Amino acid sequence: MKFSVVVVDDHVLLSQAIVGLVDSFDKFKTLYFCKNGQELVDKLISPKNIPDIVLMDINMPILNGIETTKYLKQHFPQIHVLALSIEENENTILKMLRAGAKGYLMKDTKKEILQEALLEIMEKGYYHTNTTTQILVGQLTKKTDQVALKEREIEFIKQACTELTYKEIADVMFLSPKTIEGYRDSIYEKLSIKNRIGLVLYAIRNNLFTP
Amino acid sequence: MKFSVVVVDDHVLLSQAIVGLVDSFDKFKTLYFCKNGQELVDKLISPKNIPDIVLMDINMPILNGIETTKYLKQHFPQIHVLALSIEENENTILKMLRAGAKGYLMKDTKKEILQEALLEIMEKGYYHTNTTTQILVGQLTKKTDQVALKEREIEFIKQACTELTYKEIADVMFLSPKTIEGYRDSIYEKLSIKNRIGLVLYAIRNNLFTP
DNA sequence: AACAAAAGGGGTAAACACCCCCATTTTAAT
DNA sequence: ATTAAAATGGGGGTGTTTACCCCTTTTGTT
Repeated sequence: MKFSVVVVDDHVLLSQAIVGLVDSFDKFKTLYFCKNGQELVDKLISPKNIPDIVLMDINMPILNGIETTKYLKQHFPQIHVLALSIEENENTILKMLRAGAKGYLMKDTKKEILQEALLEIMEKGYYHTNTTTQILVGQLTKKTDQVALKEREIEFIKQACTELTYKEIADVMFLSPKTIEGYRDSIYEKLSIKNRIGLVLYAIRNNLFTP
Repeated sequence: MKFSVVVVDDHVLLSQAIVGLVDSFDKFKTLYFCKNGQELVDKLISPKNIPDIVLMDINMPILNGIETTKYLKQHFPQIHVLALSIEENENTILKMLRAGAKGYLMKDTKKEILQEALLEIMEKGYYHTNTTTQILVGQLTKKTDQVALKEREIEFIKQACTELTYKEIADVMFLSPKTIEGYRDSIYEKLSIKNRIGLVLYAIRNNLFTP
């Protein structure tokens, strides 16, 4: 009996190609593939559609990889999620692992590694490359001042990634310009940045804003 | 006799998967794959490594898809380049086509389309989806004020995508602050932007700067 | 010599960054 | 239940940086 795999990725060509790869492995076969997390969630209603492993992209429209993984962890904890993403920063990888992914494969993975990862996940329940481990360790040694941005601040940051002035941002957020400046000042402090350019770069690097 | 294909992409897993797909097509077989343009250029020194078609990613380290395509157009005009990229903006697609690519496949391509594209390129010499055509047409109707940025201005824009002040940028570029402001003013005019945030966004969207 | 870029400059008002402080509301601890 | 402590929204003032004018000198090309 082969283990069943589902591929969830909005890059159809990549999905289909991965399906081909997986099917070439001895112990694995693909059930189907989805273009986003919502499609997967819909599919899972039928018990025959429940796989052993989900190969999950992170950046997807509608329902992204992180949210989808959280959902699976809650409703289908028996499904192993292996994150498989093209190019992500460390923060995103961490979010994915925190959401419950059992492993993370980066873009420069070889197909042999993919097979190895699938096997190890079925045997041991997890798979971590040296790189992933290094990132995790690096994150631990790094200051744990997990910058906690509030909802309102995040909304402000998004607005700050435009050509609007702070006064205009205050208008669209129905707040006093002074409050906006207050947000800005405390955010600058938290993120150790000096000006709005730094803020924009932070927002982009942390997926608060996509240019 | 099958047509030969080479895959050039820094995403090894994707490359290997594409190789699998291509080999499953009747009329095509892959010769090898490369992780960047430089690798390809090196390979092509040997005549037996010259393929009929190159499936080329755009964003790659060392030698990117656009530069590589330009090189091929000059030195190996008989090789057909089919751009195959994950997610790009219209501008990049255009640059790729201008560099000499015979077609462009987007991320949501199905494998049947890939085969169709390969066939059509060998038969007609080009392949263009409706989407690509639409972009081209849209670009034509759009104002042709192709913003011509000078070398020095581009260098300045890159520096402007940091937390440096203009004075500091002037220092690192060995220019007077006033000259820098002059650059800025003329760029703002050309790009119809109002402040440095707009400049940063432009730079990112046009790959002058990668956050 | 003629002309066009490129580089540099002065001045001004708006926007921004960075201080200080205060009132109310929420949350947490006693 | 009471109180302390955050969190939230707002304000005053100041110096710096930006944005946007209009203008001069230097440099390079033909």
